[in-house]
Amino acid sequence: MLHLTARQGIPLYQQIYEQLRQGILDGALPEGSCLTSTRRLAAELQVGRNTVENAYAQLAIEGYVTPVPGSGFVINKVQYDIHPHAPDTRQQTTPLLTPADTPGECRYDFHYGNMEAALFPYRAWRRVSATVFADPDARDANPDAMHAYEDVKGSPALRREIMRYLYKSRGVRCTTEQVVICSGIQGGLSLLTRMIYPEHQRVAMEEPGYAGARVVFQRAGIQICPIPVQEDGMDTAALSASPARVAHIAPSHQFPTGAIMPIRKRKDILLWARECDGLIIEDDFNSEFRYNGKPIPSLQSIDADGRTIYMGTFSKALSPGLRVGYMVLPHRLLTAFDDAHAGFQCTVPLFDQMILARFMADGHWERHIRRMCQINKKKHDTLMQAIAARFGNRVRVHGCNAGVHVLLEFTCGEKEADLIRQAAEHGVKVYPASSGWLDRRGYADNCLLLGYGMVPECDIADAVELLHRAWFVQGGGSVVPGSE
Amino acid sequence: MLHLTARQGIPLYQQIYEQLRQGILDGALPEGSCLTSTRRLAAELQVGRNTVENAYAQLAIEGYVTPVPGSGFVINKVQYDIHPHAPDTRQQTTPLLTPADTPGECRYDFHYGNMEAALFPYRAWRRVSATVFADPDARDANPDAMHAYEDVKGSPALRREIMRYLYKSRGVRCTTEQVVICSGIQGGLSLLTRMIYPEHQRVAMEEPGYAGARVVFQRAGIQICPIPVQEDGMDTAALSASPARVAHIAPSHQFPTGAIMPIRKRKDILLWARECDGLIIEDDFNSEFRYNGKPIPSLQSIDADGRTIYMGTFSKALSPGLRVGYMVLPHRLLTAFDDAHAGFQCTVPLFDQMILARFMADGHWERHIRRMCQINKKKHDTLMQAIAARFGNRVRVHGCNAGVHVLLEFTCGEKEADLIRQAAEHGVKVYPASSGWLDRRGYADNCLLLGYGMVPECDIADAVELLHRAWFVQGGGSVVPGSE
DNA sequence: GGGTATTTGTCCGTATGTATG
DNA sequence: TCATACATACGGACAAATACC
Repeated sequence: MLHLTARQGIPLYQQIYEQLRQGILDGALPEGSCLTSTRRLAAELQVGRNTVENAYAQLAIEGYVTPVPGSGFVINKVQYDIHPHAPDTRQQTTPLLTPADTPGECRYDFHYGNMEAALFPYRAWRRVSATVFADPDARDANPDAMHAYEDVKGSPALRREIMRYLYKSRGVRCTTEQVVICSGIQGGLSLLTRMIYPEHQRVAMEEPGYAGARVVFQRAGIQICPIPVQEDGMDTAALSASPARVAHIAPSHQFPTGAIMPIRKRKDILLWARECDGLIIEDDFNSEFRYNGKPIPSLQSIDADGRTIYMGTFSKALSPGLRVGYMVLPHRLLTAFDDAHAGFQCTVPLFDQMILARFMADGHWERHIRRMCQINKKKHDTLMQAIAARFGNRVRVHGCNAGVHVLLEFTCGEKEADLIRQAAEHGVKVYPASSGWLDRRGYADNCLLLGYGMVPECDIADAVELLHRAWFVQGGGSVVPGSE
Repeated sequence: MLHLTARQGIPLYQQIYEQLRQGILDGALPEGSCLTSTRRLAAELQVGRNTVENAYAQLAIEGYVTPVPGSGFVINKVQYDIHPHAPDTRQQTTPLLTPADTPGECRYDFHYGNMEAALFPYRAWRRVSATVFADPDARDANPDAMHAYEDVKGSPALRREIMRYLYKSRGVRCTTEQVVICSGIQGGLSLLTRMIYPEHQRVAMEEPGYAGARVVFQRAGIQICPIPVQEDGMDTAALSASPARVAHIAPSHQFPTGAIMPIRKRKDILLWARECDGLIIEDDFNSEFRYNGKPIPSLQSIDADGRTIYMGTFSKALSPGLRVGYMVLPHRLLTAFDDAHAGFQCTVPLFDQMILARFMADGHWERHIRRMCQINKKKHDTLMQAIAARFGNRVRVHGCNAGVHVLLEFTCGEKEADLIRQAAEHGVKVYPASSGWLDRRGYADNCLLLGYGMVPECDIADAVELLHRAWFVQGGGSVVPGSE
C-alpha cells in the first residue's frame, strides 16, 4: 500500500513515483505483472487520476514499466537491489502447491497419519462441494446459515450426522447437544482442557502414548501421569495408584503399540472412573480400521455413568488436510462447556462442516470408510507377509490388528537412529517410535513406526525388500541414484 | 454397534435379533430406513451371513422389518417405547441445512459480522474448488501436499499469497516465515497468548472494544487493562500510564466506535512500544472497507522496530463461514512461536488453505474485495442518508467512514434494551453495544450497533423507516404480521 | 438416458455339536 | 452304541433392484 503525506513539500505524484519505483526495485512488485490501473489507484489514494498518470509516466520514461494501451503498465525486468525488509515475491514460477521432498531422494514413505493422495474421494467431494456452493437461488435450503457466525459447537446438521454415524458404527449414544465439532483431536483436547482445568491438574496418559495429545495437556499446564501400557492396553493397577482423576485412553488402537483393550479391561477402567469420580477421554482416532477379531464396544457405549468423553476425527480416514474432528461430551460436562466457551466461535470453517454434513448424509462417508478399510486390509496383509518373509524373527510386530501402522521391535540390538538412517540411505522413510515416550529412559531404543497409509499396496513388497537390504544385508550399500 | 458375547449360552443370531429389536423400539433405528445388509453386518461382526439372516428373518416374522429383495430390510412403524439413553434419530425429514429464524418474525437483520449470502462469489469458489479437487493425475502439481500434516504455520502457498496481498494493500512488509494462518482473529489471538504468557500477564485493550478478543485473553489468564477510546482511537496517555506492555488495537476501524487512528497517534503508539519494550497487536479485522479519507498506513508498515503483530481475516469480506485469518509476526517472536507450537498442528483445514491460495493467485480475492467495497459503500451511503432523514439529531452516528457497521448514539435518553425490543417488535433486529464494555458502568446504555453487511441495499431505507416507527412514532405499534 | 457394475435378499447345500430314541 | 433329528453356524450361486458413469 502506498502512503501519501500531504503538505510536506513533496508533490503527490513524486511520492507515488518514488514508492512504486522502490517496490519494483525491491522485487515486491514482480516483473511481468501490471501496476494497479491509474483509475483504481487514484480512487484508492483519493487523488486525481492525472496525479497517478504523472507518476506512471515518469516510471515509463525511466524504463521501469511499459505502458500497454488497453491493458496496463507492465513491469519490466530490472536489476534488483534487494531491500532487507522487502518481501521477495519474485519466485512466481514456483508451483502453487508446495512440492514434497524431491523424488529420488525418497522412494517410499512409511509416514503414519498421512494417506495416499490418490485414495481421496475426489469425485464425490467435488460434487458435494458444488452442491453446497450452488448459487443461492438454486439451493434447496437456506443459504444464510453458511455465511453466519453460529453455534460454538458447530453446525447442527453435521453434528446430527455424526451422532447417527457413531451410534451405528460405535454404539455411541448421544444427542446432538453433546456433539462438538473441533479442529481434529488436538482441537478437541484443547477445548477439553479449558473445561477440566484447573479442577483437574493431572491427567493419566499411556506410556508410550501419542505425543500430539500430550503437548496439548502440557501446554495447558496439566501434569502428565504416565501409565505403562501392557499388551492389552493401559495398566489399570497403575492407573488406580496414580493421583490423576482424568485418563486419556485410546482403547481401540493404542498409539504407538497398537494394543487393543479387551472388554474386561474396559469395564475396569469405567469402574475406576466411577470410584474416583473421574473422567475418561476415549481417543478413538482411527477406530474405522479393524482387521482381525470381533469389534469391541467403545467405552462410551458401555459407560452407564456418563464419565466418558468420546473423540474421533475425519483426518485419518478421509484426509489429514481436512482438519475436522468431533467430541461427544457426557451430560455432566455440558454446562461446563457452555461456561468455558461463551463468546468463542467454532474454529472449524462452516464451509467444511456443510460439505461434510452432506457428504455423510448422501452416504459417501460410510462408503468411503468401507473402501478404505478394504484397501488398508490388503495393504496390511501384504505388509505383514513381506515382513514375515524378509525379517523373520529379527523383528517383532506390534499392533497388527487395526489402524494403519505397525510398531516394529528389533530383537538383535539394532538402534532406532541407525535403522532410520540406513533406511533413508536406501530411499525409504521410516519413523522413530521414541516420541511416544514421555520418559525416554523407559524406551529400549529398538523400535520403529511403519505407517502404510501412504504407500500403495503394489509398492509395499518392494519397500520391505529395500528395508531388508538396508538393515540386514552386509554391505548392502545405497541403491538410490543421486543420494550416493 | 452391536456387541456379541460368545460362549454364553445365547445363540449369536438371537443376540443380534434382540439388540436390533431394541434399537427399533427405542427409535434409534428410524422407521423407513434400512437395516445394515446381511453381508455387511456379517462382515462387521465377523459371523456367517446366515447367522445374520436368521436374526433378520425373525424380525421380519414378528413384523419389525419387511424384506425388500434387492434393496434391504426396511424398518416398520412400531409403537415406540422410548429408552431414556437412546438417541432419537427419527426426525429424518428435517432439512439438512438448519433453517435460520423463521421469516416473518424478522424482516431485516442488522447483524454486524455476517454478510448477505447472495454476495459470496459462488461461481469463482466453485471453479477454484473444482480445480483443487481435480483428480490427482489431472492435477498440475503435487497432490500429496493436500493430504499431509504440514507446517504449523499453514500452507506456504497461502502464506505467500497473503504476504503479497498485504504488501500491496496495507504496506505490510514481511517474509512468508512471518505469516501464520489461523482460525480467524480469535484463533490468532489464542496462538499469541501461548507465546506472550506468562511473560506478559496484562494486555491493554480498547474500552469499549471487541468482546471476542477480550474473552481469548481472559481465558488465557491474562488481565485486561481497559484503555478509554477517544474520537481518534485509544487514549495514548492512558496507555502509557497502564502497567500493560502489550496492547491490542484496531487502528483502522475500532470496534465498536469505528474510530480511525490518525498517523500521528499511530506513531505515538509505536513510540510507546519501543519505550516500554512492549508489543502491539494490530487487529485489522476489516481494513478492506474504507469509504472516506485517504488511507492511513498500517502500524506494521511504519514500525521500524519490529514490535507489531498484524492480524487480519477473510471472514469479514468473504464469509464468516470460512474461518480463516492470518497473523504477521515480527522477527523477535519467531522463535517464541516455534517453541510454543512445537508438536502442534495448524487448525485450519489444508483444503480451505489450498482453495484460498488459488483463489487469491487467480485474482479473485482482489476482485471480490473491490466489488464488496463498492457495494458496501453504496449501502453505507444509503444508510447514512436514511438515518439523517429519519432520525435527524436524535441520534449521533459514529464510525461511518469504514467497516460494515455504525454505532448509533441516542441523545434523548432512550435505553438500549428498549430500543432493541421495539425494533424487534417491528421485525428489525438491531444489536446491543453493551458487550463492548468491560466495565459496563462506563457505558451510558444509549447505543446500538447497526451492521449493514447482511441487509440488501434496496431494503435499507425500508428498514430505517421501520426503525423510525418503532422508536420515534407515538403509538407506532407492531406492523409485522404474526408477531402481534 | 441407457448400459454396466455393484449390492441386495433369497435359496441352496454343508458342517458341527447336542439331544433323543 | 449307534442312528436320527434338530439347532446353530457357514459359504456359494442366483436374480432383482440399485447406483454409477
